[in-house]
Amino acid sequence: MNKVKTFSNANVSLTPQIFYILLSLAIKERHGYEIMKQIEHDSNGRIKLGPGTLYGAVKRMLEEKLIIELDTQHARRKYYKLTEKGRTIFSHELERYNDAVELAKKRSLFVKPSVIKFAYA
Amino acid sequence: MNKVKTFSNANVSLTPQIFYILLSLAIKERHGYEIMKQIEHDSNGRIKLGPGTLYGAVKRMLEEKLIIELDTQHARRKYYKLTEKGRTIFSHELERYNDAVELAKKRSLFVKPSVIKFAYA
DNA sequence: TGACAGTATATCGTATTATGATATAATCTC
DNA sequence: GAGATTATATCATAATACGATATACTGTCA
Repeated sequence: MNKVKTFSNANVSLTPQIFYILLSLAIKERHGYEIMKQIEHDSNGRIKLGPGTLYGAVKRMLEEKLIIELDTQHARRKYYKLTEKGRTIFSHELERYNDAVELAKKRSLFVKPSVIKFAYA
Repeated sequence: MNKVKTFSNANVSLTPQIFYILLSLAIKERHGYEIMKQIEHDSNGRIKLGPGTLYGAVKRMLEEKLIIELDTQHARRKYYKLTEKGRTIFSHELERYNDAVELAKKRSLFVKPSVIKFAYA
């Protein structure tokens, strides 16, 4: 019945996939394939979206007006841009992330990560 | 086919629901209802798990050995405890949260949250 | 020039997860 | 002992993620 569960339900949280799509578009507009690559980079290789996940999510985000499609000359590429609503929701989610980290630190649950990391920087 | 998608696939990330269950058990063992209440507290009211979500998630987490059930005298309550595996996975997810926040700060996307918050502290 | 890797978008079916409704019963408080 | 709260559980459905597959363009380099 409710088609907008993800973005307007009682649970004010996003899936990691949606979060990283918003993050990737927070800097600048991108096309689908570019979003995929950026997410892989931004998540230090943790998140890899296949086309099914990406375009499914993009479709829902368009419906929800979290992003809009830019009308460009490109026939091949479709560029997406964050809306104000999208930016607000991203900001809230980021705050949730930050709150969780702060809480974990307060409870001494946050173990300093190892120096050696993925080669993504 | 693959029954352990959530915790062992290419995408090294957890749903917010699983994350908060792990967080709530990171301090001490708790029973189901207690987990629900703790999550509401820890998430500043953002996440509210109903019984369907909670017990479904708990079942999967038991299967994955992220948590174990304690054998107590309580007939009514079932207590759950984090395993080492569960603690490790939680730690990784926390690092993902932290990395995302740091990245957002570096890109000046992190807006200082308003002082007025929920009455959860 | 033509083969091959990579870029780019899209859809399909299935698996996975979240959720509200519902059920049942114990406990607590007044 | 009535009513609110605590507590666990299952069910059907909705929402989401995912791999597979398809199609076609672009770049390169032999």
